[in-house]
Amino acid sequence: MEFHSQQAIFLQIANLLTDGILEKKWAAEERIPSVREMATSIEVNPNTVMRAYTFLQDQEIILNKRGIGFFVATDATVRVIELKRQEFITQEIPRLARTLKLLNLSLEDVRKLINQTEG
Amino acid sequence: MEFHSQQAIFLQIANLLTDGILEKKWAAEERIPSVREMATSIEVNPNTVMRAYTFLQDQEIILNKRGIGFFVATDATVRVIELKRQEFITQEIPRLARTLKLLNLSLEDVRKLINQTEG
Amino acid sequence: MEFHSQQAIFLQIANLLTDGILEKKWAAEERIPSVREMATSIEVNPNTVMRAYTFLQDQEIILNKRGIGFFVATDATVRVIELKRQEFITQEIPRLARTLKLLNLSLEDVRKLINQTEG
Amino acid sequence: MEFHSQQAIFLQIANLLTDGILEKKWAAEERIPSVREMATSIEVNPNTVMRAYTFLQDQEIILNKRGIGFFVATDATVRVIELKRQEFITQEIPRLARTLKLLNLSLEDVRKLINQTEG
DNA sequence: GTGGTCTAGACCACC
DNA sequence: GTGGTCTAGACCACA
Repeated sequence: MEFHSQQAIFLQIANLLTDGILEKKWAAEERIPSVREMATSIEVNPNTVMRAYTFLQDQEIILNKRGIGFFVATDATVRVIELKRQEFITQEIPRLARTLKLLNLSLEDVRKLINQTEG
Repeated sequence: MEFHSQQAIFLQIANLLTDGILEKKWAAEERIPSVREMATSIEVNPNTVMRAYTFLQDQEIILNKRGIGFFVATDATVRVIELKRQEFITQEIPRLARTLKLLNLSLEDVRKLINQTEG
Repeated sequence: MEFHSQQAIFLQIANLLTDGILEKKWAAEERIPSVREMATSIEVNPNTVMRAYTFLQDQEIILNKRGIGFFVATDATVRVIELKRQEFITQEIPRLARTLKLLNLSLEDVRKLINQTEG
Repeated sequence: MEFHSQQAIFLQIANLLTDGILEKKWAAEERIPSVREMATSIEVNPNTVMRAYTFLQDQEIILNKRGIGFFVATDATVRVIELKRQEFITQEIPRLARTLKLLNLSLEDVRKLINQTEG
């Protein structure tokens, strides 16, 4: 597993999980890989995985059953979407608006750039 | 002056300057505030301001005349635009594409969100 | 059955039993539910129930008749009260004293809070 | 510095700080000892201190200025009192009420026990 | 100097 | 087996 260095690894792991939840890779109330399993599978220290899990647990996206493991919260999808949406609106949108203005680009230009990137 | 903790302060200062250049707050070849002036006015360690200036100097957006001060480069505007454009294409666009997909949003939704933010 | 995660589940089960004994839910020398019965009824691993039973057996609050089951000890009530009293004096009282001092509350305030909770 | 083993050390450190704030040991907006200073003074690993600080930062009781240190939040006292008060009401009071009932003790008995402990 | 992150490895209570 | 905590030590970006 490859990580980029711009963002803390534990946050990248957290995103891995939230994205997986949105993509229904893990259903609600389903058990996710144990800290140790995840750590070996992505070749990272268990402490780092633990930090990602704790981070998500604080946001009630996953929860822990003592001695059994971590589970996707019942309303995890809703929470994740709400969280990402908030981040998008408060951080991405203002930055985007500002950049478009500064660079004098239209949303049509953005559409083209996105297509180029994906193509 | 308030800084958010998500990004290095020296980068926030650099943005302050590049935005000012695009907004013609400082014209080409004009002198910008000295490191010390800037440091006291925004209440930041002079080393941090120096780092921002050096960062912009490396990209030839500002240049230093020894013993006199820092000046906006002749073609600063062009360079800034190019810099921001590169950042936009390599970082903003991929992130935007991914978020739109995950949250199932269209560019039309983005247009509305931008208008809401500005309105 | 819901457990909070702040305390070990086996201790929560033990409290369930001691409270039941004080409330005369099970009389002295009466048989309490088997480990398996208890485990299925409260949806917990049998090992965990066993640990709670062993814990109480060590304090001679319940006792085991091989092949028959666990029984409330003859003087269980006395022992439970003594146990809880000890815990109360050594743990609850010091914590209470400290909190009252920090929050600048009187015992009269405590009386009101208790009444509110119950009312 | 002595810690008891019933509670995680990082939580005991956090309490050390919140108690210190209530006792005006550190005023609002004042800098608290750096992670390393605290670590050496109480003879604990810096990571453990870091965890306590992060824990308090999450609750906006202390805040961090990049490269400078941690500072007591402006409204830290209010937050701490509210936090402790909530804990007291939701956790201590119900437990106390239950224990008093089970042990058939009055608040007058509690008063005596507190005095004995302190005396 | 400051915090922030990560690794490696250990020990523990608990299920 | 599970998570939870702690230590030791390292490296990094930043002020």
